[in-house]
Amino acid sequence: MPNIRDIAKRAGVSVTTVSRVMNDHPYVKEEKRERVLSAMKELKYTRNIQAVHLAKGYSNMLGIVLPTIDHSYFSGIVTGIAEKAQECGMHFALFQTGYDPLKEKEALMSLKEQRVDGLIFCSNALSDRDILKWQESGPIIFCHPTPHDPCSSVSIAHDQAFKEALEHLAACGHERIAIVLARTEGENSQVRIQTYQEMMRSLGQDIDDEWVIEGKLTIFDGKQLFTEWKEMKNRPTALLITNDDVSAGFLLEAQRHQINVGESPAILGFQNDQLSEALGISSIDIPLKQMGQEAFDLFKQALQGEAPEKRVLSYRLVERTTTILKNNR
Amino acid sequence: MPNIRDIAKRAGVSVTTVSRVMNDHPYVKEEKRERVLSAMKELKYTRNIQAVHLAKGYSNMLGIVLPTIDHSYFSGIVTGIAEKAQECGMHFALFQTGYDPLKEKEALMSLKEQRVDGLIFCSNALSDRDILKWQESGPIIFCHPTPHDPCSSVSIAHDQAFKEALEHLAACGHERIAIVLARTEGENSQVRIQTYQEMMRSLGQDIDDEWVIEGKLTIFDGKQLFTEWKEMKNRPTALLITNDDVSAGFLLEAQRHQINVGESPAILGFQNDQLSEALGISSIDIPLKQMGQEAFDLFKQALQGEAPEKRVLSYRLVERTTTILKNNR
DNA sequence: ATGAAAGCGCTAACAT
DNA sequence: ATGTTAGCGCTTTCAT
Repeated sequence: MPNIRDIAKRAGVSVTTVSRVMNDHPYVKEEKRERVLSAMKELKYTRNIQAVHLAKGYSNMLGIVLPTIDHSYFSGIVTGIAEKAQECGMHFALFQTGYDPLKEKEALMSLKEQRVDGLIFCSNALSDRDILKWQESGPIIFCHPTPHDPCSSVSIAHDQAFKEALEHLAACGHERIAIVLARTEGENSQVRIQTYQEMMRSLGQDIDDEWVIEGKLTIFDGKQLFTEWKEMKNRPTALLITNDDVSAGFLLEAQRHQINVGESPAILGFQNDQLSEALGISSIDIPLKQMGQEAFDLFKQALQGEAPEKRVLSYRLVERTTTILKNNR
Repeated sequence: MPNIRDIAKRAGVSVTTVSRVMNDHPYVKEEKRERVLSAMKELKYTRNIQAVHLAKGYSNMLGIVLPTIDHSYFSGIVTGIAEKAQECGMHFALFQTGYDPLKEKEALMSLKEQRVDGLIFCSNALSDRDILKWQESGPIIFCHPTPHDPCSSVSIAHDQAFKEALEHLAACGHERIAIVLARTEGENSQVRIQTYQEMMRSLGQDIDDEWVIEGKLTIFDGKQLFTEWKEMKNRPTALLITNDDVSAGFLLEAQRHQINVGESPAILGFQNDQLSEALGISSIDIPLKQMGQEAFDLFKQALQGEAPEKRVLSYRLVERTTTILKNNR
């Protein structure tokens, strides 16, 4: 592989001039520029991007941290990030953690080593605060609400959405409501559980321990959830499920058992992807792609030294067939 | 950020010694090693990975080329690759092309620029041959059969699987069979169409132009496919669908129209993911994760200078409810 | 065992 | 406008 010196020699100019040509600097005489360009063509020259990065002090590479790419929630966010990144000619690497804090630490190490210029966390097992300690090495963006920390984040108003979801189920006449959480929530799940408890109190409904269900993420988990639901002694009449792959699994398994979902059990999901639409699942729509795009925006802003910013995106309740309003409003 | 020279100074040794400590070289006196290590700790030193890469001449980074990550087929492969990559401490970047040859070229450029050490193509719009011209810059692995080129690839025996799928539909008593292809196939789709034509000939069945359908990839496409199917004048009684998201969309839309899928129409999918299982779709199982793993294997092999290798993985037909055998075998 | 010094390939400040 | 040169931070050869 020829390097910049070979080109300079061949074109009869200095390396600086070659560098100038490559970086579109002004002050290069047309004639020399041409000589350089044809030398590059003749030798099939390509710059060594690593050398560029070392000299410039950045990597032009973004790290995306997520538990797994094999789930539509995360691939939805990544799609949004990727779109924007591509526009700026920025590349990105994926760090799959499987919710393992050690893997998250490795991603943070990659930031410190300058393998990446910044990180977007789509989900984290480590606490936000622990992660933010690494900010001095580069921008860090979260994809969940971060009310208590000075940092950039983008998300929907999870608590509010969660509350509205519960209210919807209540408006459908349900009092015995269960909630199903993924492991994604981390710090937020406490808030959710609290919101849930308050709502149930206001409905005058005691909560059965079985009604707070955690660790459900996939279609398979959803199928299993249905089975668990069927076997509960104190069966809830409605389930608020924070991920639609799980809702889908639940619904499909119910259908297989000839059980009609809508009146009871009712289910209300979160995410609203193609699948929920195809299955007619009532769901809180989360604009994942937009989240990704704005996360990237925030990242770029941070790179340019702007102050942290928190963006809250709007969500909306999409009523379909798995919840049925009472008293036709 | 302190650099290796700062550490050397602080520890009272040469940079070489520091480098030796970092790279676990022998021939470093225990005492000096300790001094170096504690100097690193005190200054919170981290190596600059870009400098390491420039000096060593590689990037420790793999590029994965795919149309979109937001589809279970591709995220399945990536999951397999990622698993193996993580084991070797190798990182990876995603190149999303949207089937755009120009984007593929950019990925190839990244290989030449040494941003990545190699590329795994999960799908390509450019011809295999065009892509392989870039091999001198680093290993390139394909995830589809490449019988005619000297290169590494891993895949199932697509043609054979396709043929077996058609035979299965024939064994179910179907003669009016349509095929539905994604855009993924590229060069392979010609072969498939040929296989299809032969099979239909042997069934003594003329092919309607409407029976070869291309460009279907998502659940939404599948729903649309159902609508198109319903409106055909010369309606096929079975559809061979090369992607299960499409099958799922078709099935769900059929159910919404109270149409029972199984006898007629029958559908047979490819991929067999959680969704096809949950919906009871008959499908040719493709071991995506394994494909990813082996693709990475081949990549590592190639890095080590081994000769190209083609691996063919086994598939299997999973019969569920959307195809029903005649004459109970 | 240890260190000096010459790379790796590029950028950019400075001089002209 | 163009060139000289000193970096960027690390590895590695060669000498001691």
